Amino acid sequence: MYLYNSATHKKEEFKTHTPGKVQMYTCGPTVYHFAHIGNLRSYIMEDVLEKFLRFQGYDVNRVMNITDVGHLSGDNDEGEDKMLKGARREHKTVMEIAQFYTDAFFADCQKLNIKRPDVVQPATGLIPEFIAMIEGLLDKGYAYIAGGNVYFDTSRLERYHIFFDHDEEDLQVGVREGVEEDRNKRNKNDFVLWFTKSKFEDQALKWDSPWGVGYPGWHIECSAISLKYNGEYLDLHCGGIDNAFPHHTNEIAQSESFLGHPWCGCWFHVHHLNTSDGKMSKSKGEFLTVSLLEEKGYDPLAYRFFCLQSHYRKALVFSWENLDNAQGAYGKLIARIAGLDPQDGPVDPETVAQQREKFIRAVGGDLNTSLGVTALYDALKLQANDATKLAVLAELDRVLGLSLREKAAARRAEDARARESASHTGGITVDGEGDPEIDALVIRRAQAKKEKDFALADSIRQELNRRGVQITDLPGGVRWRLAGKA
RNA sequence: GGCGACAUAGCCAAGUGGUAAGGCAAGGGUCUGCAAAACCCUGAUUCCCCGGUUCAAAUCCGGGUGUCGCCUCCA
Repeated sequence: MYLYNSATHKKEEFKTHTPGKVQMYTCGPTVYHFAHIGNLRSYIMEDVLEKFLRFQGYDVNRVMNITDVGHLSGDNDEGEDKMLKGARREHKTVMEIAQFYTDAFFADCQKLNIKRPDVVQPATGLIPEFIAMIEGLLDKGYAYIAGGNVYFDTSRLERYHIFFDHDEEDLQVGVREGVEEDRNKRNKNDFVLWFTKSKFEDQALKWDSPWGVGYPGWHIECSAISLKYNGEYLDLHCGGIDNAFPHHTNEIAQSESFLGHPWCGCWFHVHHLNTSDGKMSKSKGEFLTVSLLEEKGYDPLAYRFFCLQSHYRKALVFSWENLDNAQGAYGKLIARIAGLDPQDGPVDPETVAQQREKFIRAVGGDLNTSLGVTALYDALKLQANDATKLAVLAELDRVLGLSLREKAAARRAEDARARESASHTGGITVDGEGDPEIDALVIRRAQAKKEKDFALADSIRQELNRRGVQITDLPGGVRWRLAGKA
């Protein structure tokens, strides 16, 4: 497949160090709060990428870190530690917070059909490895000690900036208010590998090290975790675009200096989900979580569908209206699939293979998920029997992860249930949301209709509409839903 | 101030030199007492702007403009 590689600024044919095997690393969440759906966009796109690689026959080893140690503020930031802030806010210990939000993160992932990586490693579990790597960097002269902290010396590198070609002079230090320059640094870009002199008065987690009691810098965890589980050669490193600098840039500096050879072949950066007034964040505007989506009656997979229709390298604007569109389209798609008859066989394996190849070509162009979704509609229009269409859809859904088969089966079962109960209640089934008063009104209207008293029937419907109830006449029954719900 | 990405109908978008896919929304129609649902039909003489190359450009080149992002932790 072809992928845009942020390190070379070009679309390139994706190659692995060991043929057939992909070593993949993903920057995981910082577990001090719930993930918002913008965070989750990255994980959705990375999930599709992973599944697509497996679909093509690659053996993928995917590794993810969990940032659960409080070194999240910048090297020269006086801000409060995020983990500690979270703990204070909720009157819990830092480790309780980390565990709670790690679980919450994976629960969200599950709802979005995001597969759990093969290896998930919390940063606090690998302190000895971080220390060993820092020692290696000191031995090789890539690091120095100043003011109690260990720093990486970027002046030792031939090329430091990888993703953005900055000139050293043009970088602005302390652009934002309240950020002060760290006087211990020899060069503007140097960054901390190990802190013993915490900027935070009350750092909760500390470990002993050759340089004194302290805690690791933010960037070292990803380098060390990847080295341990992916080996010396990484094929694919994923993350949000805002991590390209300085985090990924610093990872490259550390890893390649430590290893003495090129490290990662391809960098995959997902762009942001924005709101109409800019970048989505936890502190600004509505805090959009998966749970909030569910509360408002949205299927989390409708959000996945929304993301898939766009491209990972394009800023996507979130609005409720856009999500409504996606949810509508997703529901229609499911309904069409539910209308297919699984007994209408046999499956034509040649058609399935053809569609599979077509799909690989389409999505293989820089993870073109939009074309991947189009392939679903093409499958529905195929000149083939229903069993074959269903087989094609199931195949494509292995990559897209939209639970097409399960959703369609549920839809079919629901329809069958409605038909079944209709035969027991004199022809009128009410498929509603459990409000007996509204059920009664719905039945009265249906009876009025039977008796051709349309005036009464319409007046009852107007009353129901006034209460926000939408009704749909089905063969043998009536379905009602509160407006705004699927 | 520097750097990066992006710019195609109301929205999400495909397209990598040969005369603008697909989806959602909208409008029209069929069908139902009327609705809804379902099904059918309709949409950019034009791809941010201005130049250039070419028989031919949304696609290539040059120059602008706009939006978002990064330079500080953030997916």
